[in-house]
Amino acid sequence: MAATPSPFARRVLDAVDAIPSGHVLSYGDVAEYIGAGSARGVGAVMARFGAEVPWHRVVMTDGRPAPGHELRQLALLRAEGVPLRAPGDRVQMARARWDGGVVALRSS
DNA sequence: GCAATGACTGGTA
DNA sequence: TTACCAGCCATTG
Repeated sequence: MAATPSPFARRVLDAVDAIPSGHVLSYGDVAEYIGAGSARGVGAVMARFGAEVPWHRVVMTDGRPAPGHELRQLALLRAEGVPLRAPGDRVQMARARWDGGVVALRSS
């Protein structure tokens, strides 16, 4: 079993686990969703305890997957039905971004 | 308790 | 579009 995640880590894991299939969230959005820490902090937690949650639903603010897991993450996102851009190296944040915590501005 | 590391972000070239 | 730099934060040794 993995080491006991800190209160902050637990919060991050809970937020990532709350992301519905077919949607993604950026590291900075997760930090904002939990109202604590920052993208760096979320990334640090994901790197240690990300295996306990659907980490593949967390991408860069640019819609780019995490370094070292690009293929793995893209494959999982594609399987979830996430709108991808190009043959499959980037995610359409404008369409895949989850609006469950941050009421994004729906320009429509 | 301090220093180093890293799955981050925004700005500039 | 890609590449590089400085700032920010949590975890580990």
